[in-house]
Amino acid sequence: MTVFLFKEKKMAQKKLLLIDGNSVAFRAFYALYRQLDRFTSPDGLHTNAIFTFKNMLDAIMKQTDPSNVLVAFDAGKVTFRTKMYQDYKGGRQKTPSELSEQLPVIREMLKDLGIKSYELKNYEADDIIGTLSKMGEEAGYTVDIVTGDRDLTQLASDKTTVLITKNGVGDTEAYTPEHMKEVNGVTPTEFIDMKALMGDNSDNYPGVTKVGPKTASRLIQKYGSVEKLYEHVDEMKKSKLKENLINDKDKAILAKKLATIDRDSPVEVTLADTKLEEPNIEDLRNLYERLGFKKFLAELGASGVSAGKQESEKYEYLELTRENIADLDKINEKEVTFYLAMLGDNYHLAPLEGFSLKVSDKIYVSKDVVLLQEAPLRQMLEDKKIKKNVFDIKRTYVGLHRLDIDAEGLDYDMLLASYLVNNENNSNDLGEVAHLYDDYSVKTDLEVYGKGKKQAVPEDDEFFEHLAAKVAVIEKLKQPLLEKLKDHEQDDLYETIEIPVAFVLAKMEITGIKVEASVLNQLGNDFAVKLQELEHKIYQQAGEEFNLNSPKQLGHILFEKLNLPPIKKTKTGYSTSVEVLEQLKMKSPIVSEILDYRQIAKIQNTYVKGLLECIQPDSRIHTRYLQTLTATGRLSSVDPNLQNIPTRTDEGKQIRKAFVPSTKDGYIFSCDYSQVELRVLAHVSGDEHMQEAFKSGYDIHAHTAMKIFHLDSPDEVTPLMRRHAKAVNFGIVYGISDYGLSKNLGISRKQAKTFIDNYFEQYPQIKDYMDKAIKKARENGYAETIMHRRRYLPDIHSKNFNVRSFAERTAINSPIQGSAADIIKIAMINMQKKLDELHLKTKMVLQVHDELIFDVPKDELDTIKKIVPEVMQSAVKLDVPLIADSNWGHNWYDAK
DNA sequence: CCACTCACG
DNA sequence: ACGTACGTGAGTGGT
Repeated sequence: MTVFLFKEKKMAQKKLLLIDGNSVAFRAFYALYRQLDRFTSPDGLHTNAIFTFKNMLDAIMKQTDPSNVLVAFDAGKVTFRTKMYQDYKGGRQKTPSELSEQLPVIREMLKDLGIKSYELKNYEADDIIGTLSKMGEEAGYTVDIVTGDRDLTQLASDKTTVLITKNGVGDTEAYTPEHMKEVNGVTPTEFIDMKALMGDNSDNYPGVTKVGPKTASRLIQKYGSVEKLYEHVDEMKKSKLKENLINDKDKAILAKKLATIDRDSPVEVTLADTKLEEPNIEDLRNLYERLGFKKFLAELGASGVSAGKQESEKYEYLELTRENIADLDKINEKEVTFYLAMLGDNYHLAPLEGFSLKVSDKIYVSKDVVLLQEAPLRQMLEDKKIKKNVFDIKRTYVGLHRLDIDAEGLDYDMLLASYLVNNENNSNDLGEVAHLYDDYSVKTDLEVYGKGKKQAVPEDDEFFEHLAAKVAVIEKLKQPLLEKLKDHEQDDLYETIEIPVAFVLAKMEITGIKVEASVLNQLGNDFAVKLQELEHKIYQQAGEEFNLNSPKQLGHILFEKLNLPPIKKTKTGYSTSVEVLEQLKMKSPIVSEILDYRQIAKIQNTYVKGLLECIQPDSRIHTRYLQTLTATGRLSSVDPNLQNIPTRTDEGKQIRKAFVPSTKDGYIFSCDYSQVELRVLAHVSGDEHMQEAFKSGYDIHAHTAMKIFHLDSPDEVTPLMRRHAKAVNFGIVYGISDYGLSKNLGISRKQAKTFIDNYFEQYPQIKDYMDKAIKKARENGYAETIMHRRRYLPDIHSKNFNVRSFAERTAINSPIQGSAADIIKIAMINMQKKLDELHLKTKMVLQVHDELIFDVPKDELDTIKKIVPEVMQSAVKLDVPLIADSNWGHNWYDAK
């Protein structure tokens, strides 16, 4: 669909987009390398690169909105560079045939899309791009270049931006001359000289021995160019570097030639040739059909531009109204599919707009949700013997509850199933989820309802079609999804954890937690006074008034007006984060006051004001737990987020005083797991030392301190040692690095490294676990929790060190964080069951990752004190004990 | 709509 | 040499 936006939009004046076709195709190929076998056309052609190329192209076109486009390709192996240096790009692996077979098809697709592609004998794509960008600049175009190859950044100028592709399909890093300076310390043209000194491993030509980016950048910054450097090389004082520079002069001179992009290559293309043309819809349709690209075919159909018919599947339906509802017979089927439509994400408040129902092969739709309360429908919804397939059990349950319907037999949840099968895409939209499984017969809500202010229910026909498609697709994809769950050994996770927990969460959300507005208002008044005082003092010291909430303006005051040293920079300017301000505290009293202001302003805006707006007429706040969002299996909480209520500072903690029990003299009771993640680690790693520590009930951080500092008795552990050991333990869970640890503790990297080395020496099986976790993720393509929750990690194969390292740390962390999430979910299910069994009035009201919070009537406190820790501790059986600590009080603040 | 900052586990 | 801790949501300013 994006493709057609080009012509609908008024075209930008004179914007030239140049794409390095081989480079982008290469990235596209490897982005879906894992899916190579899944992406084949009916006639056996691999299509992963073509498919991703189109997606990347759409993203780039949307981002750059060009009037002219050219995609440049390499013409072959022999170029003027190989004549100059025969090993140029030597030793490179041959392009895999699975990719090369796709290149002609990409060019065919470009042609059909109305985009010019071009190659030139003896020249590389780089040179075509260099030449065209020069032509473009001279003709007054702004130029965007897209490539994965950093060589091209030498073309950046005030008119040309070089976009380097990153991991995500549409993600790029924009190289302007300024950005170039930040990254390499040199200008784009100087970058050629830098490369002359460094050489290029991937293109297989050497530079000067022992000179890498750091040295090269320093030298070029000092001398300006290779030539100037050699003019002054004799003046350098004696060093190995000087020797190398002199010895390798020839190499440097040659490397400069190889690195320089030819901006005057004999291209036969004119700028007029690059003008974006109308796509050829029929050819595109044929191509997509040949390749089996349902997604893009659907876009052609949906665009309305199409002259062809391309019927997307339609589902027949009957409209139910108050007039014909009586004709509906009693529903006796064992299984039906149901969808409740509302306009908006927040199902506690969003207007209910309609529903659809599939009974056997008939689909019913309606805009009149009140009909659900009528006999045959209500009966069906409240009959637990009639199993309902839905998309999002929790939403459906809460929505029906608002209609005073107690839904029973909600049995299959397409959203939950799809989330467990693969949570890489965490969309909560039925249409988007269906598209993941190649079903394009249902649109997304965004397409049908629009977004923002213009969001609305469309005309009846379109709305009903949408509703009908939804139930049809829920049913259609049920078996495939259930089979996938079985294949993944996730049926247990799905049936015994996620489905039951959906109901537990629904009930918690419906209950909500009581919040005293008067407490928040009082706090708000106090904070307002403090803020005003601080504001006044800060303006006085700054000598002017400014917007304290603007990092930009604050940066100007601190680092330009008051000349404090700018410790850290961000993409857009000076960093003014806590980390930076803490270091500046000593230099000027204004800094401490800014920190105080920030802290209080945050509490005031986010918590006092934010929470007040969320209190409903029943004096309660009803958050929503997102059950299908996180990559690890944790919940998240929105509207409002009740999982990040302040606890670390005293001012912040005051907020908790507003969270109160709903009964007179009742209690807020809180019970949290002690060190779950470390206990999970002790369990999955099988490390005897750590297991022993937990079994003996030692203070784990003190124990770690003894180990890493080689102490004999706990008495020798100082508070500082314990603090350090605690940070090491956290670091282990996150997939530690010496840099991260040193930053966290404010110690040297070397010292951090010693801690880590000692740790691994003392807990060898932990080290072993980490290595194995990475290895397993590489082999399987995913990491897994104790309950078989998966997280796919395609980046684990990345050639990019950073990207790969991140995936490796994730492979270590996800099973730990995810297993802890599994455990508390089990505890929640058991807890709700226990509360029901004992007919208690106590309600479970909040979950904060390792903590459960209850609203307890006075006379149930003793029971709760006993059963909650019992249930939590026995949720699963690990090789180490699970411990949960309880606290209670007459508000959340006092439950500490 | 993104970047920054900061609240939580 | 690489440039880093893991997982979230919300308010604000500025384009």
